[in-house]
Amino acid sequence: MADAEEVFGLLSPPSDSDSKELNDEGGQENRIQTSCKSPSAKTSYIQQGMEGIKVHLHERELWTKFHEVGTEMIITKAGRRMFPSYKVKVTGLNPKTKYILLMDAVPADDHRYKFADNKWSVTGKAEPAMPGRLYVHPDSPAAGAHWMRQLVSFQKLKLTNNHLDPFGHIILNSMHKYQPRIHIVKADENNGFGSKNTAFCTHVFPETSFIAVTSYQNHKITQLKIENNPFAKGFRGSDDMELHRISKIPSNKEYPRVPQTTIHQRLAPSTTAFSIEARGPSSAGGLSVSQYPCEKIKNGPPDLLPPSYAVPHNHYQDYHCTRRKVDGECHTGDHLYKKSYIESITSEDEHYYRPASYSQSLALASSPYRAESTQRQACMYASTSQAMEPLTNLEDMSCSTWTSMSPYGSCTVAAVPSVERRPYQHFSAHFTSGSLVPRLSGTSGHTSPQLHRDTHTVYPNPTAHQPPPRQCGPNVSTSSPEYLYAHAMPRALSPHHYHAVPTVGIVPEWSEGT
DNA sequence: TCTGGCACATA
DNA sequence: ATATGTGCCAG
Repeated sequence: MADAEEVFGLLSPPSDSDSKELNDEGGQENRIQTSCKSPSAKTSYIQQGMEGIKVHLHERELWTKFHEVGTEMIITKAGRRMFPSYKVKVTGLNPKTKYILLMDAVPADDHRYKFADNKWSVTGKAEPAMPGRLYVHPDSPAAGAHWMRQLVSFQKLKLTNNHLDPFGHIILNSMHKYQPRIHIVKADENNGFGSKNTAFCTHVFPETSFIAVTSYQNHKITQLKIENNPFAKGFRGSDDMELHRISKIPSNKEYPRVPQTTIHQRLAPSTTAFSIEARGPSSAGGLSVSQYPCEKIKNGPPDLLPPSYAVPHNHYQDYHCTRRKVDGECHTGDHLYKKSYIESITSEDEHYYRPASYSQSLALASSPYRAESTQRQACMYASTSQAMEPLTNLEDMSCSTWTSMSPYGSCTVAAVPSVERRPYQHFSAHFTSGSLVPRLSGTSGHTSPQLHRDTHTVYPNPTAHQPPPRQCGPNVSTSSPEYLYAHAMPRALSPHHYHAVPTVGIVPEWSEGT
């Protein structure tokens, strides 16, 4: 356990000021460096060649337009894509080294929002974070040359509000704010998924933060979506010209759609949606535009991650990458799967979930990244434990292992076997801090002052890292609440078969908390 | 709030 | 042509 601390060099929690530098206490191996790349982004690197990596957000201007109004992303049971699409240009990779690119979305704070009077405001505490999932870019693993050749698009990533989602989509809570992040994990021989020293870096573009909604709240957002998303072209025509036309139209019935958007366009002057009233320093952090929620990071959802997370704050641009050092042994697996979280929710699908055999999980873990063709489509999900700290500590980030990357203490990894190819079939393994991964948990807890919250406190081990599925960190104690469980889903034919269920072990606290 | 079906759009 | 991504709207 200790590792966590050691490992991480945690960064100091971001304060408003931004932390640009985190400290590395961990020192040794991990040092995190942050650099700024794009104006808004932050990146954290670990070492080993990861420091020269730069990531540029594609269509940043468009993201900014949405951000200024307060970006909203629809979440549906079946899964909805994000718009604007998350696409990045990556440079600085070693052309021959293989990397896995992943994305996740961590809670930007631990608040629940409401949209009233044409603006967003905090209305309460966030729901307990669910285990977060990681979306592995389908080309992963691939050589640096491949990733740098063209834009890397995460447009197929989908967001869902179905906590039991069997497709591997990123699960979010409606009316909660999230910060997407991209992680670049070195996947060469020396950094297999299960490796202890996996190097990775995380990049966060504050302008991509958004509030998950079941239906658009701010008409300005609706309008921006319609105006810019080709698939919504059928709803265009809301400009003034259109209004005129419409007004001339005899019966509205025939042209039902025009209305809303049109009408509302001008409503809110809104300041950014995100400029919410910040609440406590710690808590909400400024949502104001200028600052990012980052500050808050502290509380983030438990899950999140790792240190890296800490995102947003103001504008940091870089993140750190860390490498983990896990050492030990891994223990692995357990099959346990539990559904704690899920269970509570519903249990129908229980049958679908089966404990994954350990081996499987491991396999996934390890293999996927290995480049085998088969696993290329692997998707990893990370579940967070719930800690609440959303982005909070960078410190924690220290995850060296890739798992640790996941923000959450626990991670779930799902890989789609190439064979099956079905996009949705995959194996999954989840790690909670407990067993498999040492979670960054440590992260949460100890380090950051802010964290406060409950969540992290819980974890006994602060250590943060988690070993990859296979390895288990010694640190991880099983006892901690955060264990992960691996689940495998049986059902063969249906797409669902393989679901990964994220489970979070931890729930207890939160439950209360929120 | 959230859901499912719709008409329209892209690929 | 099929498959799928969109916002709208009634329920």
